[in-house]
Amino acid sequence: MVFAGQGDPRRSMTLLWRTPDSVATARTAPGPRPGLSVDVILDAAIAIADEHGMAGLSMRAVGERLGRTAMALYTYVPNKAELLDLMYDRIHAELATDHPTDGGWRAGLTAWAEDLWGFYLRHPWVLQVSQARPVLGPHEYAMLETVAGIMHGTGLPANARRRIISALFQFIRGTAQTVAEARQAASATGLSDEEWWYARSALLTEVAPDFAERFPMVSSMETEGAFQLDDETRPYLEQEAWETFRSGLTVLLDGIEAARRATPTDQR
Amino acid sequence: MVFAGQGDPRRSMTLLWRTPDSVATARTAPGPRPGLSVDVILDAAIAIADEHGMAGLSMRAVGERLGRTAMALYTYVPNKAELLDLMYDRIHAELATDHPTDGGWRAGLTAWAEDLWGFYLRHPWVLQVSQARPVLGPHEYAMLETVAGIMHGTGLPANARRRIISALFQFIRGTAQTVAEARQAASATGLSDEEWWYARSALLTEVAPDFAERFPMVSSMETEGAFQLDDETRPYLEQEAWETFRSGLTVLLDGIEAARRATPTDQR
DNA sequence: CCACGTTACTTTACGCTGTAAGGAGTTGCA
DNA sequence: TGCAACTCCTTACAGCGTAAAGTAACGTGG
Repeated sequence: MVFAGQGDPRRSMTLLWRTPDSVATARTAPGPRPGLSVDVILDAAIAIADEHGMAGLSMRAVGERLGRTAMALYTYVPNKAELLDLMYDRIHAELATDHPTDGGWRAGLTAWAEDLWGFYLRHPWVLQVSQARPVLGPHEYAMLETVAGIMHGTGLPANARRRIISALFQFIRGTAQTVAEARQAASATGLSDEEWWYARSALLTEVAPDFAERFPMVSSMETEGAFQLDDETRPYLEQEAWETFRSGLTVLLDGIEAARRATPTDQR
Repeated sequence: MVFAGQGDPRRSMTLLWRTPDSVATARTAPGPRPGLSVDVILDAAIAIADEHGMAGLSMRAVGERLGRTAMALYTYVPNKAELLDLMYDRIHAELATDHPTDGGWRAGLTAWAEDLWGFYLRHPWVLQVSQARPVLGPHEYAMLETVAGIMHGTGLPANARRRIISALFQFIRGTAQTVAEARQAASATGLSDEEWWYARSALLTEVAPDFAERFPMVSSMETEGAFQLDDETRPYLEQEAWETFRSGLTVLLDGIEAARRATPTDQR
């Protein structure tokens, strides 16, 4: 887990909210012309993170991709934590901000959640940026604006809306993270979920022959077919997480419905 | 995020499921008497992780706490990933396994969720162990057994129970992680949530004076008091996450209730 | 009783990380 | 034409997990 907001607050906020104008202003300063720019560095860093994950993102790697040394980056970006903040906010520009509202809040939230889920799976490194001390960049706020707009349609009071938005986030991030880690584990170990599980479960019966008696509820779930998945062609954990996402979302939406019913209309 | 299940599967499963007997057997092997044991190493490692977090947990640190070098540990534990697996399972022994069932599934799930929430806050490093490729140790299964038993009382079909259990996990882990990270950020930066937010929001209005027009929904939530918390004596993010936990849990439980109503009684 | 094989533990070493410090070379302006 | 400002480089440091090799302690077979 990586931290945010370590550097000079003013500098980092200026970088986050900078407009293209402030970049394009003709330079009259002395010294050699800058060969790089914050944007170029961000593109390179994001490309590396997408390809090799957070673990592959090092200052040396970013520099190398741009034909520079690691230290050259420090002219443009105060440090790695700041670079991550900027990457984090910029990548959120990818999210849709115009979910159709005519289908009602339920359809809106579903579309938003699915968009976010896909986004996290395309850029799993985003899940590793800490949520404490949020980045507070324009694109992160744009995403919050989107979901706040949809939630407005529920008619729930403002603080209930805030809490539900947070709960949705936590849930979506968690399930997406499981998929991301499963993929990473598969490619890192060279073992698919199935191969891994096959080897482990064989060892489990060997090392805990009394499993069924020790854990009757878990065993009964197993015999009742709780671990048989709808789509056997997809990697096990991935499919499991997807089903968790789908039905967990349904459960949450049903819960919101219940909260709406419990709220007097004049408060909505 | 740290990975699990890298080493020799047989050795790691044997270590996980080992019984006190197999440890206490009198040794007749040649060579110097072992000065350490897996259990002693686990105690030391867990103590370090509790005190200094995952970042403070290094093989050198564990060795030093036991008056040895880092390399001495490798006689007992194959590598750091395995050590983490063992720590992960052992710490789960702390969780209660006997939640009262007479209050019904709703009371049972609430008690279980609160227990788990407190557990994660006492041992936040647990949240950094990847959920892909689970550890499959006895205490992790004991926890699963507990919640599976409570969920059994809902009468929902087995695969719905599995999915809901997963969803609960993701949600609880996510909210707990936010609190853990907020605490870590506060102690790492020396800035409380409030100080941090005060400085940032001042900069935000400075750098984005048109905030209210650009993000009307977010702003309206703000003016409606969505960010005013119930308990102002606790650190802001911590309190916010706690409220998210409480009301998110309620929403989820209401959603389970709805799923129960939607399931024909003969399928329950 | 003593050498031998096994075991516990240490020392050294390697490649990796972020970034501080200092230096070289390029540029615009007084 | 110098000078200050600026970009970028080299070098260096402490810390990480762990491979490899060496040392010392120990139980046992000859």
